[in-house]
Amino acid sequence: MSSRHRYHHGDLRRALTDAALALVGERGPKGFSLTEVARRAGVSAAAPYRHFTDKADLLATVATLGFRQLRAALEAVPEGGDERERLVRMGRCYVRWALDHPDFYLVMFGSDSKQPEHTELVRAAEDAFRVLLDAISAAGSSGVLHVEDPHRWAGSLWSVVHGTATLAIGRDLQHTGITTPAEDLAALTIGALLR
Amino acid sequence: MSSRHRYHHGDLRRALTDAALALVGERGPKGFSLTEVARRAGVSAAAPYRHFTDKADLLATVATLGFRQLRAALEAVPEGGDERERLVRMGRCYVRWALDHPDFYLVMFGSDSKQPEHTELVRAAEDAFRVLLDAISAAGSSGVLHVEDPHRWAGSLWSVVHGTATLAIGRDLQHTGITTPAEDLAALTIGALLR
DNA sequence: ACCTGAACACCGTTCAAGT
DNA sequence: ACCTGAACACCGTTCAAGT
Repeated sequence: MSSRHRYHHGDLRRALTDAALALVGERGPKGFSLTEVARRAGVSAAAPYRHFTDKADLLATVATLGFRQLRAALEAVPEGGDERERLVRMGRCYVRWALDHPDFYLVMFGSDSKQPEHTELVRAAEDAFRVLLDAISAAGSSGVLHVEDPHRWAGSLWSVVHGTATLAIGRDLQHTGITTPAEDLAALTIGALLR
Repeated sequence: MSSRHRYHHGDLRRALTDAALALVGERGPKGFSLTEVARRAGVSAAAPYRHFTDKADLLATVATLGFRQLRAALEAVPEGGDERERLVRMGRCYVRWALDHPDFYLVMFGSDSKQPEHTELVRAAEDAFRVLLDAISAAGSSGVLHVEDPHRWAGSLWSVVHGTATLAIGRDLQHTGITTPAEDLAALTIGALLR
């Protein structure tokens, strides 16, 4: 309570990322301030610079955690049934995750994050992407889908779910009179795409 | 050159939006500062508040102009041939426009703009959306495409082009090894979708 | 090695005061 | 009616100085 306790954090880096995660959830990528993160961790505004090169670096770390969470969610999509149906379920899962963590999602794809080609971030994003890629390859080799270029298919599906998610988060779908829930819209689009 | 000329703008509002347009093009939605816009227009930092309620209000004005430009580009897509082919061409046009004006595009869909439910912005966005909607309806009534809910189809196509465009702008496609140019990817996706 | 305190340059926004 | 100047609260970042 009093400031006579000098903060001797065992792991300030961890405390800062935790605070950053919470702050992003509360105020979004907008209104996110490094100073506020430091304040919440109980340290001076200069302290974070001992652990992160930059505000962008801290945001990139947050984004990395986001991609890992998203990957875990996608991996948890049950197998079984038609491989095409699984792709539809994965699309639903992707959009649902994005809408459940809108600010998180915006940080992950915000231009703030990937300035310094943050290695871990790129890897985490690739890992999440690979889940989608594998599901497509599975559909291809099971013969239920004609796949010559998995990457191209993955690009198509990713565009669909990312586009649907971001338009939904920005309320653009509603503004233009699209009443279909985002998750259903993505599922319908993917279904048509794989037909 | 000297500051003894007191600026007696006939249309400061216009000068500010012009400066804002240029600044967005130079520095992107990031690094965009109201103070800098005022500086470029040759007025004090407080002057813009006589013409815009907010920084967000000025950005919303910029976004509005963007949607009008995009709409014009989409309307210029030639008719003729299969109506499905026209939808593919419109998709190409959309993605090309976005990649030609990436910062502009990010402002249009950035969360900064649509805080105050800016009326003109919403209308401009709707107008652009309607071009897509009309093209879909045309394909429906010509019988080349089975359309029961044009809005749902429009939502699908919009998700595809918006998703492709934003992933391309953020370099996410390249980072994940998708070598197909964004414009081609969108065209292929839409083609598969309408088949 | 890690953190503080003070400093710097920069914002967005408000408001009295000028013309 | 429109703009300036000064002010306020807030940033991100740097750096000498403390422990």
